[in-house]
Amino acid sequence: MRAAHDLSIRRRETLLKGMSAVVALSDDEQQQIRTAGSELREKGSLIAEDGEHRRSSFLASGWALRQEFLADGRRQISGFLIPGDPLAPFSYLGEPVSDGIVAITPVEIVDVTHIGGPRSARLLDVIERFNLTVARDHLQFYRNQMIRLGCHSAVQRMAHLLLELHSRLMRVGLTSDGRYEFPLTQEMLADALGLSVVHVNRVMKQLRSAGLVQQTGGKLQILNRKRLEQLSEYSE
Amino acid sequence: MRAAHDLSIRRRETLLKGMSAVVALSDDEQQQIRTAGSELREKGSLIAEDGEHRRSSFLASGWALRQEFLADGRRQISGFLIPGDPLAPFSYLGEPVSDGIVAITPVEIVDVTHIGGPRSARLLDVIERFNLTVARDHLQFYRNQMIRLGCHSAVQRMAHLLLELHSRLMRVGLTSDGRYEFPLTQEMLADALGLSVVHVNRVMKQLRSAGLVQQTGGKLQILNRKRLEQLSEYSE
DNA sequence: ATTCCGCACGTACATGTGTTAATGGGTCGG
DNA sequence: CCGACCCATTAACACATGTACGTGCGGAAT
Repeated sequence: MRAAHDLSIRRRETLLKGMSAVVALSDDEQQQIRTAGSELREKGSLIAEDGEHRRSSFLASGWALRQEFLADGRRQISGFLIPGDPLAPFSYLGEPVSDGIVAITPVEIVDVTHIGGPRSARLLDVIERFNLTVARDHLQFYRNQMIRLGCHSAVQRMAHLLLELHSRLMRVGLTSDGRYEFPLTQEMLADALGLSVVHVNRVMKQLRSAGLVQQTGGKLQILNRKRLEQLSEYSE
Repeated sequence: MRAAHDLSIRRRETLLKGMSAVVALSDDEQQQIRTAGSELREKGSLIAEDGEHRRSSFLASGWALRQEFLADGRRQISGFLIPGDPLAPFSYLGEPVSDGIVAITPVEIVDVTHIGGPRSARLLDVIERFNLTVARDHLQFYRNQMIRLGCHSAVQRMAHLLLELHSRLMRVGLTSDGRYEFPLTQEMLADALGLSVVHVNRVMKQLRSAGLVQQTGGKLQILNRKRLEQLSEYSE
């Protein structure tokens, strides 16, 4: 019990860290987010459906993905969600959740609309500002993704994605020395990068045997960031 | 002289049609847009640079494209602008023009900030609402584009793009019976769809000889919309 | 007219990536 | 301890697409 509670606290701190990196939060507001209601969902569950309005829901822990299915059964993964990410960054635009969001790992979702108290309005305003900034990042991501899919080779796409995940995770303090939790299967990578599973495997093997990355025990480590960046023409 | 003036009037009507399809405009506001200052730029000129703020500039006539260059000289065209489109749809987001915008044909740019008069504020508000809606469309476009690039074959991508251009042009009254002005070179198509020029040529040939489209005198005509839609899994 | 140049169009060949199928290593529940 | 399942891995083959050329048409400049 006690251990579980500690864990929940720590997750909340990750979320706070993610938000603080973008907007200034008063002690008051931080406290409100710490005590906001949350929801645990197991790996594989559908967190939000296409069209749902979740303007103040955030991923506090775990990973998720955004996916869309085509008529022939293929899917495009349009992005991955990591702790600190809002479920619907474009909400202020009147845009609901755009694609289905699915938990990759067990996740904790914090929904700030459950907050009561006098200062809610102002907090919601801060959240709106946070979403706005994240939305801008997302636009950037979309463009990156278009360039990845349009101009890059398989190796470049993979390298680019691995680097991008690293910087995003670093911002919320979930990396240590180029190393981070990596719950993505090769099938997910394939659907995100527009490749076949087999080819993802080839590419990862290539990156590993070139000494650029290492994968052990559900973690991924970037061994040679410079060469990875050159390879992928990564810019940020 | 007289002919040139008439032409300019007609262009303005196209812009108005595009905006009216999205937000309601009072007679007053329409008149203001009719009399707003404009700027003519020749084919090939750089209209706006990455980072510029053009929150109230619109394309009144002609086509343009958004492009981004990679280190190795390749470029990704992230979208095409047609009459009625704002240069910076994400401006209310604080986001400037995201990539370089280049004129494909001679273009006329209307900038509504040049408007004087008492009702400017309200008009700018309407414009903001217009941009917001267009931004939502753009998000949709980005997702479409990601799916195109990630999951679709060359033929599908091409079919999808041709159909999308048709519906957008139809909304501003620039089509007649499946036929529309088509100023894109195969090189532009290639850079937009992530293909090589040669392959674009192959694909267009394929579409033509299958009797799906026809290309004559700078115009493109969709001959068999149904089969094109099936082919591309077009949905909208 | 002549030259030039952009662009559509074609051919031959190379290769990246997809497809299919089979194998083996983990982990979980019985 | 066993089987069931998910996932990574590999091999063999097919094919879509890229690369490197070249041709020819048509418009614009001179």
